[in-house]
Amino acid sequence: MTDSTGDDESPAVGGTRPRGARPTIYDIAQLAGVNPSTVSRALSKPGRLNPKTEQLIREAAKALNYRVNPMARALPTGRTHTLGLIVADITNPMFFDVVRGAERAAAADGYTLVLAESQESGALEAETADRVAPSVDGLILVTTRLTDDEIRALAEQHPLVVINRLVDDVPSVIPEVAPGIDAALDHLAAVGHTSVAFLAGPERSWMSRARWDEIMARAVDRSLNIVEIASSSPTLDGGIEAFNRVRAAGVTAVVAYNDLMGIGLLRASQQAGLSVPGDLSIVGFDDIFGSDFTSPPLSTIRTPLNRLGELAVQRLLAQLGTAAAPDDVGALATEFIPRGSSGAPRGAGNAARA
Amino acid sequence: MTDSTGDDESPAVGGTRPRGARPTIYDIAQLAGVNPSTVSRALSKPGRLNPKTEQLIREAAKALNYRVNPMARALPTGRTHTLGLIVADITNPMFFDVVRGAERAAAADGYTLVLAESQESGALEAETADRVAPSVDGLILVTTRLTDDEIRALAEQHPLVVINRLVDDVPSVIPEVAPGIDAALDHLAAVGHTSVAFLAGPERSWMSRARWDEIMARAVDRSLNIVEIASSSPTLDGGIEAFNRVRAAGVTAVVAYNDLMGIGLLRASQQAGLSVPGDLSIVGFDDIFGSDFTSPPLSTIRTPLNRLGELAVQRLLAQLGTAAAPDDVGALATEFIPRGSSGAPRGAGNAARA
DNA sequence: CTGAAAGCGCTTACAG
DNA sequence: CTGAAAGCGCTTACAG
Repeated sequence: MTDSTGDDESPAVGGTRPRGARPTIYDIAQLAGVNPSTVSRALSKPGRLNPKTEQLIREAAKALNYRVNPMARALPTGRTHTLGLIVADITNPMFFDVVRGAERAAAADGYTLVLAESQESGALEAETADRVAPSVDGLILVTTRLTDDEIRALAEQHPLVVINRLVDDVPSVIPEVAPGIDAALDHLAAVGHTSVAFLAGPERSWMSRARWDEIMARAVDRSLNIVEIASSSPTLDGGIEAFNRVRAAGVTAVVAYNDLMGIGLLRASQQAGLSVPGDLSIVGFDDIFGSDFTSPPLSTIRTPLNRLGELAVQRLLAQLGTAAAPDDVGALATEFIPRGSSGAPRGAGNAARA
Repeated sequence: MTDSTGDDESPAVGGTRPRGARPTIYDIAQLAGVNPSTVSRALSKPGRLNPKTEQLIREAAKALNYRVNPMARALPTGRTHTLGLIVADITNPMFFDVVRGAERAAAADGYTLVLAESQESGALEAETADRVAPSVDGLILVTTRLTDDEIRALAEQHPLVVINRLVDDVPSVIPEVAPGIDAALDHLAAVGHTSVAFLAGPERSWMSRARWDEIMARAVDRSLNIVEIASSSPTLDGGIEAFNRVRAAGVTAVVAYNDLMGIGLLRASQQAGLSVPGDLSIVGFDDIFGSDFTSPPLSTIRTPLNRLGELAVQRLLAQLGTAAAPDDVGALATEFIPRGSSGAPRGAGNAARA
């Protein structure tokens, strides 16, 4: 709230430097009366110098308001302290929570995130990765459209971690789907459902398959009838369009591949005059932002998306030798979040609610 | 889908280079039989050389699978082809749409986005900006907590654009609030409301003030009673907590500072047994992801968040002399999106719906 | 513990 | 149009 014409407050501390030029280690060296290489040592590896010299240099650096030039540092070291996050479709809400976790984990170790979108094309994604790779220390693939082989090829060239997909010989971070699915099926069985559908994601999606495999196995354990229903796309519209097939299947409960599809199905069901959960129970997957905005709010199997991003960064940093390997025992478990969209089917003997 | 042990497919094209080392312009120079400086010219400013030489060099570069080293290029030029996006709170859903627009606009000009969060603290934000600035060509402040003076000081040091806030002498990108507000008030007046509240955002928020000023002026034009109601925070909870104050005001319609607050208010209203829009019409602001997930879906005044991000990047690029100044006539108009949460008040003579 | 020198991979005046 | 040289701001063996 001071006067807005405070131009005379500009940092003229250095004195010797031409206006506008940022101070370098040479300026510090001159001011501190040491060799530039000594300045470099003091600043880049503290504790290796005579404490007095180091102190002197720190003070000179502070007086000049010095900041290291990251590009200049990167050139001889090859390290940019930057991580590339590559996402197929920046529109995917799942991606937002991953970014949050990743950004914070990166910042915690002095790293910064570079964001790139590949616009849903595998070819473009490879190109994007090639473009970004030279300026970052490592890559994280969030919702990749690449084939396993392409991913492996990329991983041979650069430090890399994949999120939400398992690829042989490539470090990856995936959630444990079992706990959340277990709890969700327990809940559905407990309130009286006997016949459940899985509304699948894209045919070639690794994660959709992983979820289906687990759901099928666990449903069988509980003597629930289970059926997989194909969808047109893993979006709101995909959920809406699947409504007829879901009805035709005659199930009383659906687990959707993701929340967006769950919400679409919820909307279509209500539009058709069905009561949710009375006529149809709906459970989503992931617990994305907004999944509890619906009425009734969407029950969902939460994926620890933040943690996924966080862990991916930590694994990458460990690969780079920058940080210790993270220790993540059981930290990636999914969790069932019961909300209003799932409950007892109409006319079930047991009207209990989880 | 080939054999996963395809190790002999590794790019051994160069031949002379040590394994793992990336080719440089010196390798190209040698292969093409020219001086490295000529290679540099051919690659960095096409069209300035003898077409034959240039062609020769391009082929050599391609044969070696050469990619320029961005850090090495940045050192002499001072240009990183990178833009820093600084956001106070990465959790703010408004930010996501802005990022989308920004990322695409940046990519269109060969720029890449660096993401940094300042964790909602003004002090940390200044520090974050200082940390990021040296490695980017310019800065975009998305949801800044800095004071006008701090922003001006930053803008003197670095190319910078602020989004959603007007600061003297600093380039900024803000939406036109009038069109959307006009249409929303037209709608409310048309269906029979006579008394409306604005549920305000943070006291010191520039944008909340801008919206309120406009709403007040336009309400008066229409002889609508208008009142501003303070809130605790611009979030879902802030909307929920404001419910009692809204009821006490005796209004039949509310325009919320943002969608999150609108959704919170909607939830609290329904919880209290009110019918929306019968007992209370609610209009949000921004049209964030998920604002149409509610039942009824939230009417809202859409802010062109994508365009905001896109334009901010274009303005910044223009400032850097990289791109022509964008031409954005009327492109940032807000727009009223009527959905289910607003309509005729119970017992109003006119039950029309916009 | 610290200095002097070479080098990271580019770009860009300066000559010719 | 192209070569030869210097320089961008650091880091890091190599000596001492």
